[in-house]
Amino acid sequence: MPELPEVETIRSDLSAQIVGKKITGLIINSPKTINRSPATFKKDVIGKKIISISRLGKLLIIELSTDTFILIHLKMTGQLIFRQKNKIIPGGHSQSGMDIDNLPNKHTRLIFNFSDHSQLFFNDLRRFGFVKLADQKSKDKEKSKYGLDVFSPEFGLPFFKTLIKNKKTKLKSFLLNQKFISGIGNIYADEICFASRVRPDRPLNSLSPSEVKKIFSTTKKIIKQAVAKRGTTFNNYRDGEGQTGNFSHYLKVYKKNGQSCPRCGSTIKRIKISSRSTHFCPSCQN
DNA sequence: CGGAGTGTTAGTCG
DNA sequence: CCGACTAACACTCC
Repeated sequence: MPELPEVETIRSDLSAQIVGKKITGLIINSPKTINRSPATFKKDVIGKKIISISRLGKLLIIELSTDTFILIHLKMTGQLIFRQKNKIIPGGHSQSGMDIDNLPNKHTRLIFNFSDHSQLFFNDLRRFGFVKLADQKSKDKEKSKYGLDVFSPEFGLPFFKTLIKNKKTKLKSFLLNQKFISGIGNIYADEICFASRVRPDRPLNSLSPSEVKKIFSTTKKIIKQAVAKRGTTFNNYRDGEGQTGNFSHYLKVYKKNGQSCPRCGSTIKRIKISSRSTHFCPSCQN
């Protein structure tokens, strides 16, 4: 699930809760989630303080004191859930089988304990996600695998045009490729194509300059809106103020196959593009 | 019960 | 460089 808007929601919520706290304990239920032996991982993390949490695309970067970083990728089903006394702040995909009121549960892979007795749970049903220990150097190396974040100041139209130039990839495959732009996943790729009125299977070299411009501006717009709504899949989200947010009410085509297009009324179609489900309107996307 | 489908990504092969 | 396909894993849904 989590794409840029969801990960950003998690990042900011989590920042408010754990920055400044000291890690006093770590429980590792799933050694294959981490990139060290459990003993080494614990030794390098316990006793350190959380300095900051940043993000590149869908990758979370937790900075600890003294040249130590924890890189977290939630992949399909990862969740980070913060718990302190009666306060539970879930970040991630809510689905059955992931009972956040009853922690730890069978999908809990890691538990961080903090000095004030609050806890951070890393849950991951399918175990695709990772929690990696890194120093500055390996952190930078990991980051270099990703293209510019959609919110990066350098991500402007000239940059976007350069990326598109000389490629004949299908538009959607391009938007999904994290090497080019980081943060866009299956849901927002479909929504961006729809908002741009361009078919997701259009080869990049067939796009007109005005279409490229439109795709660029809608990319920023859709992702920005989704962040403002706290992402798409926070159905069970709640915090101390009872705040909720859900971009799913604003989806126009994603999983809407068979339904009528909100723009022109014809029927939304589902196809596969690089083996990903893809939803679009064959009538008003050209 | 069997089979298809699922928000991510890395890797292989042609 | 490109797309097609598979695997990683564990569920839900029909």
